[in-house]
Amino acid sequence: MKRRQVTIIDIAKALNLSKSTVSRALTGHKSVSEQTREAVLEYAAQSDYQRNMHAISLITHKTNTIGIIVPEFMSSFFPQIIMEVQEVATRAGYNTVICQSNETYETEVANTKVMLANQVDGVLISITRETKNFDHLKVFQRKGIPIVFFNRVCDEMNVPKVIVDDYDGAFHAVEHLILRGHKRIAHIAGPPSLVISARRLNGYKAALKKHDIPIDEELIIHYDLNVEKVKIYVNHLLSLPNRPDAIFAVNDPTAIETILAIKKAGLRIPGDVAVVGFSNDFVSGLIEPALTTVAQPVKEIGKVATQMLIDQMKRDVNEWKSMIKVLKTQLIVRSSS
Amino acid sequence: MKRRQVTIIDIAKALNLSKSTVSRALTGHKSVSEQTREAVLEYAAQSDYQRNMHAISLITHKTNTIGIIVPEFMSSFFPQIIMEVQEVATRAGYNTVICQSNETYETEVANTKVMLANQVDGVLISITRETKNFDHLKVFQRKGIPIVFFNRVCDEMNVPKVIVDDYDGAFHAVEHLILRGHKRIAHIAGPPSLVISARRLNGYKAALKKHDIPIDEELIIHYDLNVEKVKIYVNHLLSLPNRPDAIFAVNDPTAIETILAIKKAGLRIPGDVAVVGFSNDFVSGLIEPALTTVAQPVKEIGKVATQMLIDQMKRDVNEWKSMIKVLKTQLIVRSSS
DNA sequence: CTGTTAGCGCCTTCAA
DNA sequence: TTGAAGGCGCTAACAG
Repeated sequence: MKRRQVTIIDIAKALNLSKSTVSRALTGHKSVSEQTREAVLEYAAQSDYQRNMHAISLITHKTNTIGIIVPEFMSSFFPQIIMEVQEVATRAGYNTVICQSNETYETEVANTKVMLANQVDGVLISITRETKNFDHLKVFQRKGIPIVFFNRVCDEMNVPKVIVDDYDGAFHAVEHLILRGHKRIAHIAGPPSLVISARRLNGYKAALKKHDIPIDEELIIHYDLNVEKVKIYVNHLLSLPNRPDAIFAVNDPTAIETILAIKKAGLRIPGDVAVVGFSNDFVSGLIEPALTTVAQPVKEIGKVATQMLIDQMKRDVNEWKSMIKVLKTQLIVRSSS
Repeated sequence: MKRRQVTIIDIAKALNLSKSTVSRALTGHKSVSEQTREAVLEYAAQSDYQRNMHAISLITHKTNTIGIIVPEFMSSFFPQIIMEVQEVATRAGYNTVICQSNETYETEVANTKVMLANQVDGVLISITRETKNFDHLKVFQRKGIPIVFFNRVCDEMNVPKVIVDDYDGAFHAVEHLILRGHKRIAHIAGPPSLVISARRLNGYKAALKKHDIPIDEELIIHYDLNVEKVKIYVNHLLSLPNRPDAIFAVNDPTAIETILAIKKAGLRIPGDVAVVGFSNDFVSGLIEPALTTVAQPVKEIGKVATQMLIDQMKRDVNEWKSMIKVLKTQLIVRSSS
């Protein structure tokens, strides 16, 4: 257990220098002779010396670390964003710490504790579908740690946010179905409390309205995004006396389950029922029929959010901005519609 | 920038106690009066007090944190393992820090630096397909930080490892094809340097041998696991004068690309060519035709690896064990074969 | 260019 | 049961 690490003192002793000189050499200060610097660097390298970030953080009150909290890893959506975040963060000299909340409020709270304990300099978060109380996130603000939301945002907090135009994306998706001749378009929506879900629903309604198609509440189903239940709703929709000829799903996992259920019911896609999703998950292009969906600019989301966070971290607390960046989506038409 | 946090001293002042008493109350020491403890705890809670892990780590030389390094997030394989690791680690009182190496040796090295700088107490890793030099990982051993490999392991390091029986999995997959009547079975393999790839190849060969089917080197293709190239190999195989009637792919992403290429070539699966993959990715059940594949016990892998690491962390350096745990795979027969 | 000094926030002896 | 003092590894003023 006596895991003793090599310290600056060790190097100082070995090279017969003072600790401060060694420290300066290590941190790339100019005021060190070329010779000394090289000696120090070489000794450090060959002795596995590693600066102790804890000691440094203790002094500087900074960790050069960005915390990322996402609800899940299973769809390709968040992983792709994370990769972009890491890309940008690394280039800016920040490390990243990833936590996943598993779509659970409780875990999300625990995640924030980890971030707090690790003293991250900033947080990037997309909340769970359960999160309705935001006290655990407001702590960051109080402590002067900037937080930036992306996709699943918190409306009551006045901080930077990156979202896509869900309304617009849904609108175009549904209009696409209408232009394809579909008249009875159902919508499997997420929980009303989730902002993105509400916005997609509005886009859906707006498209119908624009084309003078009456909104039939019977065709709108809210659910908690637990995909296992999707087949029940689809079967219900298909058994309706006047069954829908198209289904717009709130996201791709839902759309995929929808497709499976329709196929199992022996109906053709898009012949009998067309399907459109939202997000352009990795899987969507692989299933049969390939899913028409609204693509989100994942890279852009990751990049913009990270940049916003970095900007915020550089600012003084009382100069924090709180702008909302809305990115455009893109309809990808494949064979399911 | 004056992000000043609440410290023990603040609490001590507010409650008119000594720092050591507050510290003891916070750490749950017994030698504190019930009254004092409660007062401290309450004040701490309502003042957003958060123990500074950096200060503690500086003293204890421990962080209660497990580092996880995985090559990628895009398939569902590693995310699933990570979720299980977090589950087990959390229950044992450890935090987790996740890094993804992006299948790049360079990034993997950078990741280890992050882990070292954060002084994780232990590391769980699955190496990239590029990693051939292991110096960056041996550092952990030298520093007394236990490391446990899973799936993509390093043969030259004498540490705990969790793998699945790739040989056996491949053997059964190929035998399954043989029993289905296939005679010319091709294998799209990974790089020979990757151990799992080599073992799957051996399993493939063994199955053929057992059933007296000659091994045709022409039907074995090694590649670097960059899936974009798969279609080229598949087209090549299909254009062979005596084309294969089945293809065993080294992993699911490869198998999926294989299916796409075969379908594009206008051939039927499994009628003209059967396909079998390895890993049972989330996508595999959704594509058309659903992929027959060798399932890995993801949860088990995560659980066992984490448990091994925790055991190791509790042991003294000179009592470290180095056993290899081999888990069984399971063939999942679907419609692609 | 180099050395000295004083902490960062906390835990841990030791003494009371 | 409580308090005081020392130090974890490092950086940031100060001095030379």
